[in-house]
Amino acid sequence: MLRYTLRQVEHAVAIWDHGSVAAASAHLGVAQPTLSASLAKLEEQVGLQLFIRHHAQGVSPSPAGLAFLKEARNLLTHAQDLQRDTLAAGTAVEGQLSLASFATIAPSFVPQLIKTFTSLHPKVTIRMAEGTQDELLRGLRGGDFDLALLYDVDMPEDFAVTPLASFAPHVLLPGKHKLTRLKNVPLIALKAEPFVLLDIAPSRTYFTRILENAGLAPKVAFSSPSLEVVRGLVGQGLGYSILVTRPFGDHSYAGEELAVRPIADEVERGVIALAGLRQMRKTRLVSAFEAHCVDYFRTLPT
Amino acid sequence: MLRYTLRQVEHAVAIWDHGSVAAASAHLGVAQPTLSASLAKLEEQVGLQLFIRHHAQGVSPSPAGLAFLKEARNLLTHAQDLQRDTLAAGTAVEGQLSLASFATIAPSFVPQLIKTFTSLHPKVTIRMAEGTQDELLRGLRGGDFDLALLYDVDMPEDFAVTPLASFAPHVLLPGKHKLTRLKNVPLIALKAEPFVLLDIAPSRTYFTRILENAGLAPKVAFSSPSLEVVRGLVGQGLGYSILVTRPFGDHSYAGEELAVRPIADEVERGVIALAGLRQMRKTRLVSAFEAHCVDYFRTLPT
DNA sequence: AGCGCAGCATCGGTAAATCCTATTCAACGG
DNA sequence: CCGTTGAATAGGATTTACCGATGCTGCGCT
Repeated sequence: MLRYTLRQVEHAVAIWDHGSVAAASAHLGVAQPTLSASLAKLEEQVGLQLFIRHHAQGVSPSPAGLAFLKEARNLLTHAQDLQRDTLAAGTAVEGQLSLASFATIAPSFVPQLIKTFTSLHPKVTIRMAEGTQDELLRGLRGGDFDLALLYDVDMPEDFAVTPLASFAPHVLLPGKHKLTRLKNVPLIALKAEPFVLLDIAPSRTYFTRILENAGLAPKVAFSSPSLEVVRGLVGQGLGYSILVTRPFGDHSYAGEELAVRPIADEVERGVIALAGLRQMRKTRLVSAFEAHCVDYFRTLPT
Repeated sequence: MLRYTLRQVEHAVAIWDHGSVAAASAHLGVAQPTLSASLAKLEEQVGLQLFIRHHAQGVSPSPAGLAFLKEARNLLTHAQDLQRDTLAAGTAVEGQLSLASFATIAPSFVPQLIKTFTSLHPKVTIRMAEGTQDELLRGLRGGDFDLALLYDVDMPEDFAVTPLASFAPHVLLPGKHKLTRLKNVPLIALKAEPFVLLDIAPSRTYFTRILENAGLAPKVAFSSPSLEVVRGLVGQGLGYSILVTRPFGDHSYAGEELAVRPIADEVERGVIALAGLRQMRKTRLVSAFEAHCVDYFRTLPT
């Protein structure tokens, strides 16, 4: 339990600096009796007489008071530094931003976002994390992240979601598959084909919903939580897949040729969004990054 | 102007440590609504949301809040250290004591006082200063010294004076002086002799007063503010002197023989005292040193 | 020597902050 | 669906912070 206040320390140090209660009073813009009382209270609280009173000639620190005042000034500086840093954190675009991203989204956009944002705001550092939708939401709620880049699917009410862009899903086929001769693939054409499912929440339900809406009961031959593994499985001719994320180059990690075809049907698009906790008051930094993301995605082809 | 209080910081850090307002409330011994309000106020003042509220599940720091809290804990520790040190300074016998001494008294007593006191209280350091009576009083008033060891002569009302011991003045004669055959020297016997005056306030007036009270109009042949110079002058046969301070050994610095004789008359004794500013509230250290001085001088022959 | 001035302390009053108890509200777990 | 947990709100009492006005005391000036 602390027995003195920062205000008292502020007053005492000002009195020290100005050599008198009256001078400090004028400088601080508080009444002289206020300072007098504040000092008397502080002396009582710490059990030390800090100043010697000279009638009509100001005050001077006692030996013990001098020791206190030196340390008190350090404390005051410390407190002022903290205030300055904190006000800056609230109002300036600087400091650290904790950004999380859904694993399959991250490689396509996050490096560019970080690059463009930090070159606009050099005093910002961005800490990255990746995870499943679940982990992202948990992390946002737990205060581990400021923002998360994810698919706007099944978002609970307590998140503030800013849609950034929507992308049409595509069909991924082995390079030599017979359907590759089509420019657009109607989903019904895949009815008999084995399906390779990207098995991460919420993608799993999103992809199966697309197929079911088209009247298919997809035969899930294989599934994996890894985008690259799915592409590898398709590359091996083990089935087709439906994906949103489309890396550069139509080859799997192992080099098998892949074919990407638009879906002929009208289907629900994948909406990439930036999410934050609704109850969180945003710092300037967070708002600025949010605005930057909106800008950035507006420049991209959907 | 600081916009937050140490109390608020104390509360916020406790909430962080305990993971919930309720737990911190129990631990701090303050009501839960008090903490809740205190935290809300702090967040408003610094313009940052520090914690994310989880209904019925406590709170957790936000990313920005975490940065604040880490620094805030440092500040809190700093403030607690200052409080601990200051309370110790007021109540424990430790820290620094600023002691001044009248120049002619210092060599005879101060080293012993410091030695015995610091061996009793090893955590004490003593800073020494010497000066004329005038400088001592000015230093006490200005807060440069805690205490001063001096002669209790002409002490203004605003000093608290603790008499320690009184010493009879003695006559100092050249070793071969004819009066050395007397065991006690009546002052009247010095009537025609040249007088060497130790010329420091207040010693000067004290010595001349002694002679005048005995009906002598002393012929001041030489004077010096230095005790050792006075003894040297007497050693050279240039006159006699009246002194209180009696160094060990009856020789001047230069080696001339000196003779010390008690005064036969009843004369005003020199009173050594410890003085402090009356308005100063004493620390434990100062009181302890004062008591030690009283003890120490009680053991000495007067 | 007296008087004005400078500067700290005290007083009375008001606005604000602090802290309490009691209550409400929202989410989670069984 | 209900009980439990834990934060927020409401209302009220006490304490604190601050102000203006005034008192007090030593210093310097005339």
